[in-house]
Amino acid sequence: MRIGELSRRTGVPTRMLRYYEEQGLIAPRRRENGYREYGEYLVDRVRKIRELLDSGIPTRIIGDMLPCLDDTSDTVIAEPDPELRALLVEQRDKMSERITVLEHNRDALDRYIVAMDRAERDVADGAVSTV
Amino acid sequence: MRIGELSRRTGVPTRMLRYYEEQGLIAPRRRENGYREYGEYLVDRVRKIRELLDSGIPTRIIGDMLPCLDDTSDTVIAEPDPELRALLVEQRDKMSERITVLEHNRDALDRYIVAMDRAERDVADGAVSTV
DNA sequence: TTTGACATTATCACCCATGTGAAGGTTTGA
DNA sequence: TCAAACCTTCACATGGGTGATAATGTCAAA
Repeated sequence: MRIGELSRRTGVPTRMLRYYEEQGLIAPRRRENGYREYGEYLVDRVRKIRELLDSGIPTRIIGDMLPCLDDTSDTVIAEPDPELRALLVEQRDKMSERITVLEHNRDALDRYIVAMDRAERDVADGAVSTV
Repeated sequence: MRIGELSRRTGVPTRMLRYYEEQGLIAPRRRENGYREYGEYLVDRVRKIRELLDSGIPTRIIGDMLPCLDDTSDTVIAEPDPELRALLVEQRDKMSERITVLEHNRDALDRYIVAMDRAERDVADGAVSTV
């Protein structure tokens, strides 16, 4: 498919799709006329890229990780690369840390919201105002 | 305490501490000589700022959220602000989404790492090489 | 009490990452 | 033929820092 269709199907502006290509995250083939030709699988790939960027993973890392993020559990690896392994372990652990921090703070936010609602309800019930 | 000590105790360069002040995240008082004077509680606060920034939360949002992130469960709110509530709910939900994405991808990474190790072990066991 | 090392101050400018806007040119397809 | 889709390229925006300079403050040893 061409860039416009991919853009429509992923919700990602064409401008950004070209940018991701520049960053080495996707590598569409070219038609004779110079137009980019995107394979079907790139729809999911682009969505995954957006998710990861939204979660704060930089493009450089995404580029290294993408080939390892297929959801199949029966991945077969021909030549295990120790350097790649180290990078993946590092990223996995960083992700775990982020998850911990986010959970912690989300829960704190949630408690605060509940407290706000409690206060609101108390006001509505005619409790003595603390303003 | 002065900026150098806070820097030592948090591991955050003085340059950054001044930057966070500029961004409105911390507001140390000043001594007569112009030096910044940091209260003890800012040690935790600066650590929390670092955590949140590392997790991809922008300073603007951190500034709004910080007062709501105390870990005490018995927070009392005098005048519940609906706008603030909306912002907090939005951020809480964004955090939940991020957590989901990060968990998903961390698990995928983890599976890949396990697969690599399995491949490595097979090689060591003298399995037929696929190189 | 002065000297010298070290901490702090402010300010200006610069870097990288992630986008975004706009100009100017080519290709497609009704 | 003409609009819409595509192409490249250059430039700008924002966020989060970082480096360098020059001036002042502190403190201890000579």
